Amino acid sequence: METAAEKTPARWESLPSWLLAQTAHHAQRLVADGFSSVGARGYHYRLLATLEEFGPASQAALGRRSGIHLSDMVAAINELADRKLVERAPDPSDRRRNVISLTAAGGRHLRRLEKQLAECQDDLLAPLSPEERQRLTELLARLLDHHNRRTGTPEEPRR
Amino acid sequence: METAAEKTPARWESLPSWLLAQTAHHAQRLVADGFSSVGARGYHYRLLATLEEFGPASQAALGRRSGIHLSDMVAAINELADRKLVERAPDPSDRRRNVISLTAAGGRHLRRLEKQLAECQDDLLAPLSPEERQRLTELLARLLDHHNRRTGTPEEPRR
DNA sequence: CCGTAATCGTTAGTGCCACCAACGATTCGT
DNA sequence: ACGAATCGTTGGTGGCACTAACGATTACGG
Repeated sequence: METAAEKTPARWESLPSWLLAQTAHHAQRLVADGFSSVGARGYHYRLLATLEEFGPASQAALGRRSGIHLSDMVAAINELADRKLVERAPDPSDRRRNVISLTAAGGRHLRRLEKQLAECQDDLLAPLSPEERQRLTELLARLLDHHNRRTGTPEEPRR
Repeated sequence: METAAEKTPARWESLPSWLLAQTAHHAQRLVADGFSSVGARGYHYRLLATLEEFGPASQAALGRRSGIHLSDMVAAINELADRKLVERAPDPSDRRRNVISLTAAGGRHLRRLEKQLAECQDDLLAPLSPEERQRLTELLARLLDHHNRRTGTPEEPRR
């Protein structure tokens, strides 16, 4: 009897921080599922997109631009390099560096990921009208901008 | 020279899923910091609040109501019980169960946490006007509701 | 030109969060 | 009475973001 009565009875359910956490969780699940259906991870997309936008770069620069910790770059690049989506070559002008560059296959893969990603955004925002989607995005962007300023943006750690 | 030029130049920054993830991350940091300043964790609040709202319950029921996995309840209850915020007693009518109940100190602690939490929400939403806060909350609630229905709400796993 | 400092790639380990698997003990349903 | 289900508990997994440390290499100031 009490099995069915244990609904969702609590008062923190309408707290903005809770709503953000839960919706973000759903969003991340949607995106991760979408990516994994083509055998990729979220950070794969970020890396490939950054490479396409900025061209070849060292692992460190690439990591900074795409918001991935240096310590996690090795494995990430390995995964992409194993699938020939990316090329790792020593930099002749600085032997500390590896230069990572996008392959043709990597570019094609990126386009597939972008398509997937767009579908996920649509699933995510399904219950909202176009105007509402716009409004939500704008509000979130303002929040994010505010807090990024307050706590030193992740892309520019400390100068 | 390029050190300063590595701004935040990427195109996924305005994706709803990304904005959600980032803002949720900030929110979680704010809340966790706020709680830890009074020596608590987020799930402590959820447990204490659920206890106050529903009264004493078994660990399993408590976990379901507050959205905490059964496997994680032992440690969580231990932490609260060690600080006398909660009492663990065997249920005489069902010897499988422990009955968890809120102590007076637990109630006082809960009030402190609620105050903290309210401040955090305010910090989180600082850049938004009251109407905008309302709007954001409502949009997020609709999103969450939609996806909770789609994927079986976390509170009612499978009947 | 040389030593100190900084950067790069890499490995290993931490902390948090949510989850699954398994188990002994107990109780429920029939 | 017996099999199925529930409860508390332990231990382990996986994703994510981060710190610490280290060898190799390069840059810089005196």
